[in-house]
Amino acid sequence: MLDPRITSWILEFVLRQPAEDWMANELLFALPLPSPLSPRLKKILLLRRLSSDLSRPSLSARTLLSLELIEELERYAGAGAPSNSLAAAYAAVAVECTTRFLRERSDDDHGEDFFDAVNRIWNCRVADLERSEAAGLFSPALREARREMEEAIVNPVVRVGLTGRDTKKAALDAVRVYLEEAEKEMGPPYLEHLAKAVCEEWMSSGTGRDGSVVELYEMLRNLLASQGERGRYEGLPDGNTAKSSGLLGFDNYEDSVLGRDKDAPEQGAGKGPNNDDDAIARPNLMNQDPSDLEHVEENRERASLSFVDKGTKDGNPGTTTCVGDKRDCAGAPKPSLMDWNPTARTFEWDEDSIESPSENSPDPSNKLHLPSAKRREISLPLEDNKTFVKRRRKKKWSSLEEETLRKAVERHGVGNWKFIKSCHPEIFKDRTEVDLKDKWRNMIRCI
DNA sequence: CTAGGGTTAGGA
DNA sequence: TCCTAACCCTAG
Repeated sequence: MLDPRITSWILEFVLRQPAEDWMANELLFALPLPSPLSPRLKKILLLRRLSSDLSRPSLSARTLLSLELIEELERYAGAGAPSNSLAAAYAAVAVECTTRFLRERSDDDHGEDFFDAVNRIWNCRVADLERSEAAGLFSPALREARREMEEAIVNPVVRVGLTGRDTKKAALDAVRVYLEEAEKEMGPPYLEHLAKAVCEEWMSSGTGRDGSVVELYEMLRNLLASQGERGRYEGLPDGNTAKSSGLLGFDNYEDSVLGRDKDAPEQGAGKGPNNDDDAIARPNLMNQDPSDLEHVEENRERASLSFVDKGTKDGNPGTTTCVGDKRDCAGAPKPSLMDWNPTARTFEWDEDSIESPSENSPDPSNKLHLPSAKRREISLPLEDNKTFVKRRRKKKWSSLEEETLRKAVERHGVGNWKFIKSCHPEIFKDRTEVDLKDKWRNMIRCI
């Protein structure tokens, strides 16, 4: 078996060539993957995936995931806040992954896919991001984009504006800028430096060489033995530079392989998805399940960092976040004043604010701001110390609410009313989970 | 928090 | 007056 260091160098070299994906895959197929993958190799793989997304060009949840994982890799390597270009690329891709549903909508799609994408990406994914250790990616641009998406939910004028914007080009450009920056920061492949050193050694050693592979290999070994630290090669970033780039170098990788890693976060017993005892052979690295690259470390508690969306591994919409794991999309604190207390039975809605703008405002400009769910207390103490309870005014369910509920039940199942409401806080802002349950009961009665 | 029975508003 | 959707209550 090849020395894992050499395997890593070859992998890095292959992955960073401009060859097409299938060609890189063919080459990779012949090489056993070292285990565990070094952070540097992981990043190179992720950069390659980004590059692949750019060349197709196809930006999807997979692209978002790659960017998130890069941030995570760099963070665990102690690189500090993510670069501006990384954060900018993330924001631009998130916008594109949402607005493309506006461009691509079919005749029978009344925007449900877009609403679903807003929920999936902004209410779930970005909300998770903001609360997690990866909050460095939550840039002002991302915050502004989220505000715009939330407004687009209730304001068709904003949706039209988004549809007319070339968010795809903006996202592709942003990813391209980040890739160029990352490539530059990473420096040339290690193998190139090694080859250069061998050539120099060859040129300087004079006569007496037979040019055989054995001789070359011997020279390589001597070279490694005498100058093993890659920082000594001209042009290679030294250890500090490598650190600042957010990645451990191959030296660190070697330490890791040998169990000498002091800097890396605790890796438990070295077991994890990528930590099989034997090297892993994967037929298609470029399409490898991102979750295989997910864990920079396995044993550290990452309470709020739930990046990897098992449902998005194929990048397909509609099968993502909030599925299965039942995490609360709206998440922890929900200070939104738009949410009303379902148990507040001693309040009544202000007559002026009860109407849905989407149904009753013919002028779209009037829909710019949702009326606040104002309410006033009307509890009237009665003689027997009970409270006078005013019923809420009846409000007919809109087709959007019905359709959202129908799809949500399809996806999350009957009975998860609280969860469904939290996944669509805007659409169901005037409904309680009990309302959702009652509505579903009515809907299935009609069938 | 949910399920299921009860109540009520509003339209036919 | 009846019917139904929306809303309320409460046991588990």
